[in-house]
Amino acid sequence: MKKQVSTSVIKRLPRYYRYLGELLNCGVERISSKELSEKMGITASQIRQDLNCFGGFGQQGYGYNVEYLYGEIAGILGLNSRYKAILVGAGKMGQALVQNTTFEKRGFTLVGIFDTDPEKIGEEIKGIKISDAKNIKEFIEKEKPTMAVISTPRTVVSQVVRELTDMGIKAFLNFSYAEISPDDDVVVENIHLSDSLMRLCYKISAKGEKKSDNEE
Amino acid sequence: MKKQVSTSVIKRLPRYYRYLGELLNCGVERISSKELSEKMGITASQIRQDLNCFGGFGQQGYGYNVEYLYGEIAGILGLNSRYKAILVGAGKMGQALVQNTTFEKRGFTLVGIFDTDPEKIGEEIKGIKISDAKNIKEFIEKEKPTMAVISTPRTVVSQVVRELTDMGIKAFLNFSYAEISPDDDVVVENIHLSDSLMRLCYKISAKGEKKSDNEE
DNA sequence: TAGATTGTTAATCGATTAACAATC
DNA sequence: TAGATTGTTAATCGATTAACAATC
Repeated sequence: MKKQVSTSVIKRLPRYYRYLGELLNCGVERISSKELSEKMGITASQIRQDLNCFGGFGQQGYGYNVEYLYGEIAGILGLNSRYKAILVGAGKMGQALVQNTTFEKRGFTLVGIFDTDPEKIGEEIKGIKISDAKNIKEFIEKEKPTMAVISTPRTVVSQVVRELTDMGIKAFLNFSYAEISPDDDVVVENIHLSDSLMRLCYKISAKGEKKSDNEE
Repeated sequence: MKKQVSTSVIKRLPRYYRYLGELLNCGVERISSKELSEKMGITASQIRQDLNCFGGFGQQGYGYNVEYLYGEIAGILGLNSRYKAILVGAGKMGQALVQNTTFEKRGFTLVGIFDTDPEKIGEEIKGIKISDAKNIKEFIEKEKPTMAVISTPRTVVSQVVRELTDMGIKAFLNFSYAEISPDDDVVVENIHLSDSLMRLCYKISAKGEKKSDNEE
């Protein structure tokens, strides 16, 4: 069994993927870890270490073939998968998310949207009708989606997640303010908009302080 | 001058803030680092170390007063500030963002929204009219906003950021797929939805592999 | 006072960086 | 072949955890 890849490495993978996609778009054929490191603002050592967690994709004296490496990283990330996903909570945020994000390019297919609001039920988003949340169990049993995007009010998040876990959902993209405490065999990615705003606020405030420190 | 607080610590601050807010809501008056660590799934040591970057907020034998600590962290994060913010790019995502996120609670006030689409200009979001992006310079000179939420198509991001930086914007919340390479005195927080989806995809895929490894 | 729990120093662990032999 | 650059091992750095004296 391969040794576990650290989360630090995994966090960087999508970034590599984005940079390589950009290079590919620009028609760049090959790139050395040194060149890429300068573009990305990290060390060449780190790039080589990171990639070598998954295999040797480069060639001594040449560097890395951009198209090949791009494809390999897509494979590592599993982007060629078609994991079925549902959206739970069709508020403005949830709707915008499924409309804007290219689920298909990131390994997922949106197969269902659920809400409890009678006003919303029946509306169509991206060619998918918003269904009554009452029917979610039946739907999951039939379609067997892997992932659920959680975009409900925070007060119901923990209950919703518990129920969906019981119904067999294995992965959550958490868009709510609330924290998810997942079961052991369930994976979670959090997008806490509030946290990002707070961190940005901190950075601005801290910068201001530093400035006045210097002035003294 | 205080020593620089590490980014690892800063990343955790909003999470502490959320947990303390929750405790406050539940009427909990005091909490020890041990109790909190069990709730959050981290070590008590880490909590004490983190907090002591900013000062001693606890009391031996007692623990931490929830309300007091909550307030102190708000202060550290700068959440009582009223940094002026503008939204650049009023697509579905941008609109949802400013509608759902409580800017006010996170240290910001939304003062302007800009887009280039004539269809959108004049529409009102959260009581703020969408303005023509042509007028953005004039607006910034007058209102002097600190932060800009970037929610434009990725192709124009780098140019938009460069221009806004020249006009005096000091902080960016980047909601686009593109990477921002900020000037030295500019701060950035990225929310890359695609990256989150890719990481989730990786986690699902990797979990599957591990399972089959075990079965062999 | 005795018990509890902090603040803080020291020890450990893991991640990043540097160095270099292997090799294209 | 000579030059370039990888893959990989070793050294460094920083972050996390453990331990404990201080003290409420």
